[in-house]
Amino acid sequence: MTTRSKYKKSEESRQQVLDAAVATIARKGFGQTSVQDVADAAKMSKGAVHYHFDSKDDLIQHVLTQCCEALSSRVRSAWESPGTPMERIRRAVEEMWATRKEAGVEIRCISELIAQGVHDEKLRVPLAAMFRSNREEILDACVTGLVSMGLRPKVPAAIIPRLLLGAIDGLALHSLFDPLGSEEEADVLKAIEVVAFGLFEL
Amino acid sequence: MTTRSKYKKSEESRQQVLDAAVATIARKGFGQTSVQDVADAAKMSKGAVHYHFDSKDDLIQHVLTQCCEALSSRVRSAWESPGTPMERIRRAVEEMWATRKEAGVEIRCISELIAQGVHDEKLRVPLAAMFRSNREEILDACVTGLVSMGLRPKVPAAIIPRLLLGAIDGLALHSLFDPLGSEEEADVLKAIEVVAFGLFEL
Amino acid sequence: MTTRSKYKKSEESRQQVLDAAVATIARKGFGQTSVQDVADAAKMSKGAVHYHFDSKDDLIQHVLTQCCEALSSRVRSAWESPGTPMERIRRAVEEMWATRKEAGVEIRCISELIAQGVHDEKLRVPLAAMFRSNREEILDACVTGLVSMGLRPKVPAAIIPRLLLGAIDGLALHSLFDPLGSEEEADVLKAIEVVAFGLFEL
Amino acid sequence: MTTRSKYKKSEESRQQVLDAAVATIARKGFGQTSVQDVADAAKMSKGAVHYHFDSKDDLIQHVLTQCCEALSSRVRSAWESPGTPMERIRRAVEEMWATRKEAGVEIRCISELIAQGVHDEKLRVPLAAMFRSNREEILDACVTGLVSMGLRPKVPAAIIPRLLLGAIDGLALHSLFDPLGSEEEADVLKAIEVVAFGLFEL
DNA sequence: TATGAATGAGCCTTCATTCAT
DNA sequence: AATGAATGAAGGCTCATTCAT
Repeated sequence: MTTRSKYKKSEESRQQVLDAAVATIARKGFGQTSVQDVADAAKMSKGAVHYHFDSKDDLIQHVLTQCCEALSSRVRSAWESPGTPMERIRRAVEEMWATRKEAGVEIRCISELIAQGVHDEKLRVPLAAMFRSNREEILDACVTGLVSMGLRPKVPAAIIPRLLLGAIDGLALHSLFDPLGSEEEADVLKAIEVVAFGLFEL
Repeated sequence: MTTRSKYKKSEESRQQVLDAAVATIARKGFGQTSVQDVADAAKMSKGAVHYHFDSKDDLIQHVLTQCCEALSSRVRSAWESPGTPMERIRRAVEEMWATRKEAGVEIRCISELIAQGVHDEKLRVPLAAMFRSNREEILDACVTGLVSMGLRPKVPAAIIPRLLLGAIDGLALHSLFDPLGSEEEADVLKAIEVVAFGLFEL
Repeated sequence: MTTRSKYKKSEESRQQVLDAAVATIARKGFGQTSVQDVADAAKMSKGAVHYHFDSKDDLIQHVLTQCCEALSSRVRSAWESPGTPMERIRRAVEEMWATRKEAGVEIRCISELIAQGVHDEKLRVPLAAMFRSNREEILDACVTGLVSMGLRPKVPAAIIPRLLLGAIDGLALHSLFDPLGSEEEADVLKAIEVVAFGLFEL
Repeated sequence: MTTRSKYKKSEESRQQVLDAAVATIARKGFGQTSVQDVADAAKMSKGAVHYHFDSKDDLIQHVLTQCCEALSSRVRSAWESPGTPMERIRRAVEEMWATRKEAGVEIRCISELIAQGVHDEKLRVPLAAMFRSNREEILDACVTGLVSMGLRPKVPAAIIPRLLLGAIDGLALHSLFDPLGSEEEADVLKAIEVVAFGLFEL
């Protein structure tokens, strides 16, 4: 118990650093975030950051993992709620879109790391894994769900998740530069659904 | 004459630096590109780079402008070729997709700078302009083209270009992490067209 | 009893730290040895090292003292064995050479600290004491021994121990960079003796 | 000429850094010498040091080379002066001893690097080379010189240079901790010669 | 007695920028 | 118009040391 509480304290600090890193990267961008910035945000010394993480790289890796996990779990809970395949897809799409529109620290942080991931294999691997897992969840729902309900896709099934997720991320990306009005946001969501169901023969 | 040739020479050098910067950023990534790297690629001294551009920021801004212009003009020429609105949209979509799949230095460079643009207003401006101009060209074609041909969009017309361009960029982004097979690429292109025409009542 | 055992325990721990420091410095070199390294080798926490020693400097000083003592006592026991002065000198020389060739942790540790001692008075003191005591033991044997036996030194008696010990240490130092073959080692030992007796008129 | 003068300037600065490094290491010791210290001693910025040398390691390597060269050339000029083998050996020994007793920056700097060299292969190699070359010069003089004059060594010829150089370095090392009086210094030099010639049958 | 957490100074290095030439 | 030299700020990291427990 004594031991536990000690470790607990450390674990808390570590998490504090992690959260500070996520927030700072989201706010200033990856390239503009130094260990000092993270330490400041965590109200700790630079040394403390290195006490909890072997290196900046190590910290970033953990940041990425945490963010991916936060996002994945949001989508997963949408999938796991009961309902027809169609309902579940709609919910998942809504959830993803909401995640992007809310623009919480995790998604903004991941955006930064995606840009890094292009040149850094360490980051590319978990990102690719997250992308793939997201796609596969949709694919499962489409193939074992919609298709078995008699809906025939107009394009190879494997393409559908790419299209859906790509569209969502692309729209979110563009909206960073040309923000959508609040009406448009609703329109976009509806449009995504039109697109999604337009991919199947009725 | 002397003056002329000197200016000419300088202009050439300046362009040389610009091209070197584009190539280097595309190859190594923005965060990994130093002024020295650019100078090396341009076969000049670091001092020369600062002679032609006030600062690294200044250089980057010109780099971005050049890349945006190069891309925009590619799309524009697709629009400007003669044909029915439908043909022109198809051509423009194909051209954009081709641009992304070819992954020339300009598009790769822009990808790098988009991440920077999120946090740097100076860069956000030309990017936003490029996005908007691309969208407006599609919008024109849709509104003055397809719609006047009797095709009715299922979603507000203004959303359509966002969807199309977003999907293309999103797909390209994802494919950086999970490359598409060559067959899939063709499928994707077809799928985008299915999506595009699925947005209209037939 | 409790107190006793505790103190006992503490004394043991302290010694454990000391031994760990000696071993680590011998293995990695002084400059590459951190308090953490010592703590690891002693299977203790970094804090524990600072509990037993005021500072790293303090620890190092004790390390040096321990090593000097270990070496001095080895030489002393060679002196103290019975025999003619000549036998005793030969034994002492053999013992010193053996010490260097065995390259135990103490001698290696001392080698590391000698370099430090040049710039750190705290360390210079015990080193100088060790050197002097070694020399004086030889001097005693020479003056009260050999000389009283009728052997006349060709050089001032005070120089002889310096020469002998200097040669031994210098040979050992050089052999760190250009190791001696096993035959050569024996040759060297014999040569030292030739030198030693060459210093006296027969 | 213009170009030359430019390069000349840089070359001077580089040498200034090198000399500053030698002096600083000699004064404070290797472990206590930071790049900042060197920069200060050279009256330059830390950045300038890195402009002239790739890294601290690189600088140290050049420092070592410079010091070895300075020392070697002193000994070499002693060898190369005309005279009988015996005279040349005596002169070389005197020169080496003088070098150590003067304790110029080069020899003190090398002493520091020797201690480092034990654990750092990069340094060990040139040091070993210097040791070996010094020994071989003596060996040549002994074998092709003294021996051919009819003097027979009492010990294997290969051992003689080790003994001589070892004795000199060992004596110098010990005298760092227990300085010799000025009379003793002369005695020591004479004693070394006694030793040297005591190794041969007369 | 001993530990784990945290600090802060100092280190090596990189890099945009300036400037004399 | 262009270069090479030099600067100085900032960055990541190491490490001896302190302290509450």
